Amino acid sequence: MKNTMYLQDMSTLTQTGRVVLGLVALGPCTGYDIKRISDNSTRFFWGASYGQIYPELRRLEDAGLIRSSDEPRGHLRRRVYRITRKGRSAVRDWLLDEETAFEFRDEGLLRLFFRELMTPAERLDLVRARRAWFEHTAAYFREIGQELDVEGDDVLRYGIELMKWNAAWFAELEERLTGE
Amino acid sequence: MKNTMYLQDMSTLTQTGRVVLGLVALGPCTGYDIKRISDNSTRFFWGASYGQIYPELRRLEDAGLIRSSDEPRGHLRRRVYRITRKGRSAVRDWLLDEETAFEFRDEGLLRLFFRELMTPAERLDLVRARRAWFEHTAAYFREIGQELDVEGDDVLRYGIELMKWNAAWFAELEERLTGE
DNA sequence: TAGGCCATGTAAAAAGTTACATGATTTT
DNA sequence: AAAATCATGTAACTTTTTACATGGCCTA
Repeated sequence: MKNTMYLQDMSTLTQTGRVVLGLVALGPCTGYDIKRISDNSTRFFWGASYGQIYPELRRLEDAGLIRSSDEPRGHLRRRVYRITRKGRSAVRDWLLDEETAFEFRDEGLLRLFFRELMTPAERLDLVRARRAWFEHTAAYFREIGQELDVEGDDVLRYGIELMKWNAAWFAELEERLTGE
Repeated sequence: MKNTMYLQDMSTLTQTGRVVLGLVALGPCTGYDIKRISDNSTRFFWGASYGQIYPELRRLEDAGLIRSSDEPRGHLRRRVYRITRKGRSAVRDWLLDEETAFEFRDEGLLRLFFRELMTPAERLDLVRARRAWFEHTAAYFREIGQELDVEGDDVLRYGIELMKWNAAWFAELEERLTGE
């Protein structure tokens, strides 16, 4: 009863459906490609696992948003997906939609919220650890950019700068904690 | 077979378990209190719904980390939870743990990632909309701080400043897009 | 010939949301 | 008297992860 909803309203994409359809819209690809590409790009703000990707590809094909063809490499079976006209229209509908999900979960921040359960020394350790982690992650993102040769990319730049901002914020908190 | 793991290893808390146990550690409270408190504090970086809270409270009590007592108000049944010695120790183990989850999902960023599927004008609209949203959210967080009278709180300040940083980042991108 | 990557998929579990049912108390 | 809030809970569902099974291709 609920399962048919997806087919009835083609423009309603699930969250995973958006990433998958978007990636197929960027160019023909296999389920494996989607995993690989998302793992070193959208993963940081929108991940996808095999358990979602393959079933989602079938759903999108059933809904007529993508089309698949068998394109084996030797005896290695391989199913390449391409976006359809309907699919392209659905991606655009989504891209121009107003509603925008934003959620984040930061266990470090949660720990900071519970800071009264820690001693001042422990609190300082936490703040230092978070700072170090954000610095490390900023460096890691920079490396990814160099490896993939997408250093000028706005989205990657966002990631790097966000990590740097966080590192600076925790550095400032560290100073306030040690200064008092 | 897997269900007993929770009981065997008491220091292993689920993600929801951490929020719930932490909130009980801050002071005795009911399931309803936990929902209310988390809804206007941790919600932004770690939410919890009734469907998680009540079962989690039972699990935590079974594991001996919290203890409950019936404290009705008139004829309104009411179950107040308090942290135990074991629970306090488990919270501290978690607070001092190295591993820290950090994940965020930003659909606006995902759309930006797929920017080549949009026209320049649409791209600009997206960037402007994101900027406005972050500005709006920063203002909303400030209001919360005023209402709850926790304006100096580091965690809230983090939220406000993060939203402001995002607004500024998108404002800068907007300038680059209009300038070229 | 071993290890790593390409490739497809599923089963089971875990995590989380939504919507409802129920009823008391407090505030307007 | 109505509306809001306090309070507990569950059932059904959706979403997501994890772990596994299977097997071909490529290269050192």
